[in-house]
Amino acid sequence: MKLEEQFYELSTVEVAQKLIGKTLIYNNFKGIITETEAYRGEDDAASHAYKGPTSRSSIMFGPPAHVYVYMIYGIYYCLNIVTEKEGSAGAVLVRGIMLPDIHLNGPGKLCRHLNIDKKDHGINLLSSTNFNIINNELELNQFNATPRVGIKKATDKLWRFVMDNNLMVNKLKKL
DNA sequence: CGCGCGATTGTA
DNA sequence: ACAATCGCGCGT
Repeated sequence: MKLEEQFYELSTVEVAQKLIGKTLIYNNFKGIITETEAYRGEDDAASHAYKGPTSRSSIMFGPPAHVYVYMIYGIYYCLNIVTEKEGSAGAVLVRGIMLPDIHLNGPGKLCRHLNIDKKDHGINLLSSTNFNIINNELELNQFNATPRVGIKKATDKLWRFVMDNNLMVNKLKKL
């Protein structure tokens, strides 16, 4: 069943951890989230929200369960899910999902393959019919925590979460 | 209003 | 190691 608002209201790090193993549905695509990163607010130097709300980051201060899509390096899009209650900044970067036929590792590749771009920015997962995240019956929250990728600040934080390799194999069999 | 750079990726 | 490529954010 679809994840509810209370799930996305949790702390950003907790949401990032708990999204591992959840099922993401986007139009005709259905895959299991295998990798995420947590980005917080003014206390997280690596976050877009670090310097407060701007035209780009204001959505991170808005209500949870909304889609935040931004362009990176002029070429790729990255998919994020806004977390925490309105006024408290946070978002989870979805870095990897496993589809029945391919494992997409990397936020740019993921968006390119699913055709996620600016048109999806601002979508509310709670009310959308073609963009959802749901609990599956294979619930297994096991992951490794590592530093976040591609950042130069706050590299001490272990806020990247990757599904355990063995679990990936098992889930792939059941897809 | 101009300019430097980035939560990336594929190629050399 | 580096190019591709553009919108954002900050300084002027």
